[in-house]
Amino acid sequence: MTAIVDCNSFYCSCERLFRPDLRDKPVVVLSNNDGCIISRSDEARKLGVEMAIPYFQARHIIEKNGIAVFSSNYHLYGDISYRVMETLRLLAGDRSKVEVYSVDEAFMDLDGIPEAEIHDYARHIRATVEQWTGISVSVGVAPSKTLAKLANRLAKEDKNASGCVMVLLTQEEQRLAMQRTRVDGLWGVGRAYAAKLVSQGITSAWELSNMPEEWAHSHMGGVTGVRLIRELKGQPALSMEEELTDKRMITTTRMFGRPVTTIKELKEAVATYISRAAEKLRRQQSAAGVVSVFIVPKEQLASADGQLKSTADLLSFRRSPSVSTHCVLPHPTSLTHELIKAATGLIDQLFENGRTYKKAGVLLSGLVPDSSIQGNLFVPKAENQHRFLMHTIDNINFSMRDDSVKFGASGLTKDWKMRQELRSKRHTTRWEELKEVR
DNA sequence: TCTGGGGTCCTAGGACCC
DNA sequence: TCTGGGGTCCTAGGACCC
Repeated sequence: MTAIVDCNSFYCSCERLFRPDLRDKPVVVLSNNDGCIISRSDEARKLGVEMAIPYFQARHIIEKNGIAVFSSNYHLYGDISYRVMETLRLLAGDRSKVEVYSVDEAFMDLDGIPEAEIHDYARHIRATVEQWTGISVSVGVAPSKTLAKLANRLAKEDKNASGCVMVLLTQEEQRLAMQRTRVDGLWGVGRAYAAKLVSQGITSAWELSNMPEEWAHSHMGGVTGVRLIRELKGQPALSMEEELTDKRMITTTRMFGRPVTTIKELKEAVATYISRAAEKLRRQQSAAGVVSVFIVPKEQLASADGQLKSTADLLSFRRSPSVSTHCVLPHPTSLTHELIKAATGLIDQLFENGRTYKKAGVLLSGLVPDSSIQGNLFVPKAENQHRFLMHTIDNINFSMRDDSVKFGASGLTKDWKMRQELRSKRHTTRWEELKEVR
């Protein structure tokens, strides 16, 4: 059997840890740039705050009800996440039995635990995590990952009845659970597939589980669809991923805090993002062979000929057209200044004078282990000095304050930086922001 | 006025090879 | 009339996840 342990309203729960006055009060957390609502407490949900909608659209409900609002504080969430995951590893007794799936959830391999004890074990996990970290979690258990996710979802839907734990041991329990779940609530079924399924008369997870594999192969993304059907039948088709593997691409993208019109600012932004991406690159000891950048022009309500855009165009803002290009480096590198040079060169190609931009991003790909170029006899000595410099900068930025040391190309004022007006303190990772108790 | 960010996997199709 | 077959590698794009 497999369990999924998922933190309840994770970001809100983290904020509440240091604000006990907000227990049982409505809370929401905003995305970067204070753009969207990305976490909400049960109390906020009951007041009608929807998930993933723009802040300004929910603002009237938030202000009317005095809902507490926070900008996202990833230093804090990352640290609390680590504590939750370490607790799970201790409970499992074997680190390889825990697969960290995202910042707020992990799969656990329960093989070896007698079925009669699984309910108690799941409740024990929940109680221990809450006691040790202060974070409330839900636990779903089933024969496959997809069914475990489904169980977890049902446990969350009615926390009073379930006690935040649901176990689907028998086929009968699994059938009932699938009959209660609509296809759009399944793990692996997004908007596009859900619409397709419903148009063919398949509305519940149970109905989907009874479709032939060949049908899934031709209509739901090939092997992906076949695996989904098998998982619903309780045949594990997705294995536990034990080791943390290196990323295959690294991206950094941000909305600007205000529209940007000059190439100078655009280059500063891209240099800043590349610096961040290069840090991530060096952390996993990789070097990048390809640098891509993209910039997103602010869409105009009227096109150049003065004609108003159609409603469909306006609604598709999420996929606002971006302009992108890439270049292959002469040799893979993890050195920030080389990456900055490549990326700002690409901006020269993309920038159009007179246009306004709202977002930019960089992507490092063609990643190879940095060791493959380390100690290369044919690279000049200066290269090794650069490597040492990077290492030193990373150490300073890690132990001191972010961006204590940075490249001049990143700019000094950064007027374009995102807004984060409501961020809480980094209570657990910065000495100067430690919580004081008198 | 104001709509996040960072990933993954899979497939189709083109280039190229013998 | 009739224009191979099989393999690899790469990229773009679509779908999904939290």
